[in-house]
Amino acid sequence: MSSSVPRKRIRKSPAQRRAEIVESAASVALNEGLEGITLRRIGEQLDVRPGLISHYFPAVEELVAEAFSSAATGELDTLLPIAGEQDPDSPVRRLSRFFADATGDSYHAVSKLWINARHLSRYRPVLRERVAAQEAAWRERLAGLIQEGVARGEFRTGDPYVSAIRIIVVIDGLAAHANTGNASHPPAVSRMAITTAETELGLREGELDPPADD
Amino acid sequence: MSSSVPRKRIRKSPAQRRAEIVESAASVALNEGLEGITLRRIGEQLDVRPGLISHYFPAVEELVAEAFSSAATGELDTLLPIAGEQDPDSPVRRLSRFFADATGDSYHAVSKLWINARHLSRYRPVLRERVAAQEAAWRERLAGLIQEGVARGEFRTGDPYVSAIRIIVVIDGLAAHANTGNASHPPAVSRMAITTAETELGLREGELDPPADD
DNA sequence: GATGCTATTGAGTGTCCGACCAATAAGCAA
DNA sequence: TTGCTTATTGGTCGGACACTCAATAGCATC
Repeated sequence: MSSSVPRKRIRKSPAQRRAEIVESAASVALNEGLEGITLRRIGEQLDVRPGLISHYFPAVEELVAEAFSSAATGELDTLLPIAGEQDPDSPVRRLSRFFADATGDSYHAVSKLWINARHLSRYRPVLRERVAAQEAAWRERLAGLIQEGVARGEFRTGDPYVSAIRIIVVIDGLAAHANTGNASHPPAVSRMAITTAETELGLREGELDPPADD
Repeated sequence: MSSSVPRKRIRKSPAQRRAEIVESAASVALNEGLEGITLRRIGEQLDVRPGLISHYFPAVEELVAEAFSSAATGELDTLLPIAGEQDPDSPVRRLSRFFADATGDSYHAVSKLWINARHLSRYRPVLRERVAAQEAAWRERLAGLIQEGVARGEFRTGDPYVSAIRIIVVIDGLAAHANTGNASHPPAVSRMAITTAETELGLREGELDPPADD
């Protein structure tokens, strides 16, 4: 007779509840994978009945897509923030910071998420569109940074857009092993993204390396 | 009362039946994805009860791993066959053929399979090991080809192994979009694998392009 | 303090999955 | 032909899943 008492209900505004649900789903997506997003799982995490999740997302696929978008957008804004008007950092510095962050631990989770989403896209059209949109967003953001660098005379490239895609291809290729893990590539390989960027943008070797603290 | 008649049983040798099962699973993996490998699905395809699949593979995960290995090995032997003693083709030609084939349609299915397997590896240790083994096999095979090319004076590279990995990284990066599909990259991007190989191996530009039939 | 809207619950439906196991029959060997 | 080994069946079990919907109860408004 433990819990024959009816649960206490907490009633929230649709907007707030919906945001909660997406946030919860995004965290599950990052930590356990997109297929971990189930009505039960999210309901449990928010201490709410599964039916409520269905109420906000009549089809789970929508929630999955939304969760991915949320997580991916968050990471993009962290790694490649839009340059503020008074952003003191030069494109070179921002790009260098990007590569430094892109080896961190939270980035590893995001790599897994991308692999996850790209695979699941095979069966889920709604997710597929969101993935395509995110890919475009990353390309645009990086291309924009490159363009700015070109304008300031820091970078030299024939086509900023092509350079952006080339760099992203290498990043994706390196990230492919995020789940198999044992990679431990030689530096000549793990530095490949930076090397590609330096070559692509006409920079000196090592110019994009993280600042050594000596 | 359609099928109250007991099924006719066809009794095969364990080795033969097992091979059948793996082959069937590999085909399902290529066409529908690794999660399409279920006891019921394979049983149906072989016109056999699901329990029989369980008999040969007490844990489905083993079958999934085996199916992936089988499909991946098959593709590797097709794309990068081991050089026969009297194989007339030079390393340059074999590599060129590889890149030509690696844009075909069946290759697309294999790309999807790799994405599939790399993601599923996240949850399935047995599969993860097989994926790692296959990755190693591809690296070795390509490195071997490069080494032979170096020995014959066709290629120039500091480290054949590193060159092999670098090329594979680009291939993986390009293949990442196999499911999102809409890619339609500019040639400067879609040719990136070939360009990388040419740069990496000290070849002239275009030397690895497929022979034009003019 | 009463009323009404609606966010939330509870309970149920149907599907698909892997795993398990005793009973059965195919086909080889004697 | 008879027997025996064992490949194969048929049925069952428990669990997880998405989705549906009438009933319920927060809570803002009056």
